[in-house]
Amino acid sequence: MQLEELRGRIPDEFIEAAAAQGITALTPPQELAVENGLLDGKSFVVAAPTASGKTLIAEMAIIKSAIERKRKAVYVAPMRALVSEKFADFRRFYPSLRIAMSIGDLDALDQWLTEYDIVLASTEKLDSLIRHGAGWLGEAGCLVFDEVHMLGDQGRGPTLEILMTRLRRLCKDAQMLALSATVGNSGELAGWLNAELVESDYRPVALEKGVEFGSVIHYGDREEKLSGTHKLPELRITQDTLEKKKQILLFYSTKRNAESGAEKLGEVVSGCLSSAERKALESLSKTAVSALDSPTAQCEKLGRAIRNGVAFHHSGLVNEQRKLVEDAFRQGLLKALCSTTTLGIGVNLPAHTVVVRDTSRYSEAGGAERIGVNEVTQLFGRAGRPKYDKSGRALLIARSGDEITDLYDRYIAGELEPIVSKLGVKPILRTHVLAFVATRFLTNEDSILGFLSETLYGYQYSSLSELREITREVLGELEKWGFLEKRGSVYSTTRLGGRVSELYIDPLSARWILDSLMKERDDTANLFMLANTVEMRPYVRETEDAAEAFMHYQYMLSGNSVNYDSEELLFYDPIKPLSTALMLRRWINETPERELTQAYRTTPGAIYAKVTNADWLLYACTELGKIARVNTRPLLELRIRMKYGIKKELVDLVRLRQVGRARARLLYDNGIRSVADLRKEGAATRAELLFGKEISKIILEQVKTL
DNA sequence: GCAAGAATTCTTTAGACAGCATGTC
DNA sequence: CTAAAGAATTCTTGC
Repeated sequence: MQLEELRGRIPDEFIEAAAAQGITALTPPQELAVENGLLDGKSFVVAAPTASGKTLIAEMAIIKSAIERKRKAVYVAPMRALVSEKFADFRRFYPSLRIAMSIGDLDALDQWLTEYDIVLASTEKLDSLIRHGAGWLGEAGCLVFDEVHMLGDQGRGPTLEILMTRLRRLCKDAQMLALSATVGNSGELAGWLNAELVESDYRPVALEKGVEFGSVIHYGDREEKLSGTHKLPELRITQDTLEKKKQILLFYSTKRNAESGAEKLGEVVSGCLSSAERKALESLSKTAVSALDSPTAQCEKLGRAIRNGVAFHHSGLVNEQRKLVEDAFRQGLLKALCSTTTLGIGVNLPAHTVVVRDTSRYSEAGGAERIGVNEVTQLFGRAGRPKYDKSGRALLIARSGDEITDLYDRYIAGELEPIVSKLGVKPILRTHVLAFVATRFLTNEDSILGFLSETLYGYQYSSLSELREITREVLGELEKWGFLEKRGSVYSTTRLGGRVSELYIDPLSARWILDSLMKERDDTANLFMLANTVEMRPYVRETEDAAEAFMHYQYMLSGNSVNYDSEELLFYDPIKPLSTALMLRRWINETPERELTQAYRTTPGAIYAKVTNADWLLYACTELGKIARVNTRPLLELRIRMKYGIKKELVDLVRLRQVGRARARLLYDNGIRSVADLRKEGAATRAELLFGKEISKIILEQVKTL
């Protein structure tokens, strides 16, 4: 179907925007959706590969709703990066529409979201908006849920499931689109949502899937001999790909493997670089290394790899490095990229050849586990760059002759797994049950169960008796903890319970924090209070000093409402969160990242993630502290120190704009120890010596008003 | 006596969402 | 409280 054929059935703005993106015709799944009533407001489950044009299906529905029916459209995705990407696209192609993005740290618009035509949000943020009573949601005429195969995710699936179920109730006549990767039971998902199903394997670039063994790729119907002769299979495949003048993306099961892979690949790749590329990579390498004030071993490793035209990509990189690597790969400057699953989810970064090198991964529950067919299929989907490649190549590596057919049968010829609801987990229900009551959406056991029966869980499991059991337990627990009150059979939240729900923290964490606030606390105890929450998991590696420090801080664990010996916390080991607390303590004492990564055998990315989480939790602590009427001043100060990574003595100076960790330290060490000191005679000239004229001006101007 | 390679033991294990009020070097 | 695989260390072999 040609794009022009849609004219008259959809606002012209869409046709023009699509044309501007170079689209002239619809892809098969798009056509299927249109033929089955997408433009008539029907709901859909679209199960198709990443690059099949799912987004455009959503775009049609969103634009139709926002422009033609003048009803708000909402787009929800599980990754912030995905939401930002869509936000930028919509902004660019529909300048006349009022478009808002609402995700965790980048948003100032909550109260005015009602004014917008299109709202893009992350799953948790939209859930949080509901908890804050976002009335505008009821007006939505179109709801899009991207990447709904997340429903099967142990950790974050249930939140999506509850959000979808709740919005279905709230927006009864809204059109609903659920976009998913190809999965084993898309029909069942459609059944649950009472939606039409569009299922397709369509890809704009053909994909060849095979298994490599001994320099031969087995494609099922044919074989390909690799010219590369290197001992390691991934190096042979890389050589072969480079000879074709193409890029390669390799997926590893661990960060360490990805890093050492990048190191090994460097030997092969560096020989194929032009001198211009070498030069560009050299400067990129420098930027990557200097992302932190004190380059860590990891930073240097990344720098070495980049110089060779290779990089690794995982959660241990800081954002700046991640973006740098992604951009350089997209530009074609980096020839090979060794990644963990970071690149498998979220942002699409395709390459001609994709290798899933490891097919097993450690799981806490039972040692090594084989990774799922769905996951491998999704990683495979990254093969083939539209516009650059005629076809893509996706490979597994066999370690023995027997493994060839084993891998082929399982991952290439085998069936995809079904998405199964993971809602029946107590901690998940605890937060959501509290939210139900807090928003007065559901206030008794029966109505809660009625709601739960409408979830995917209810659709997939015939009996709700297990959920009933858990719900009862959870209600009792929340009441015991002082978050809920019961009158007859009707529950209501206490002031505390309401705030906990809004703060979006786990009630278990909230209870622990409240208990801790009642105790005598020094800085370390405060940090332990933060670190000993589910939100701070996974904890950093335990250290010896933590075992020692535990003697002083174990009092924090005693006499609490939460029993830390209970079965739910079976493998609970307080030394781990205490180690995390000690790491944070060193952070707020200006310990350089390099030292922290060594001492805790962790990564810069992980440190920043912990610091950001701690900052967020500190806010929650101060809010809970206000209600519990404890002195929150030490917490407020701690928050400033956490945010900047500074000692107490610099707290006054960072009040100034343009003054952070480094400049505050510079001022302090040069005798300017407070904002007051800046007012003194001669301070201006001294500041100018430390910084440039411009910065000094900005800083000194503030001194008058502070 | 020494180095290359084999065998054995030791070590470690993916990712990323949430509040709130404005601006790091 | 599991298992796989890389890294580190020790042992064996061959000259």
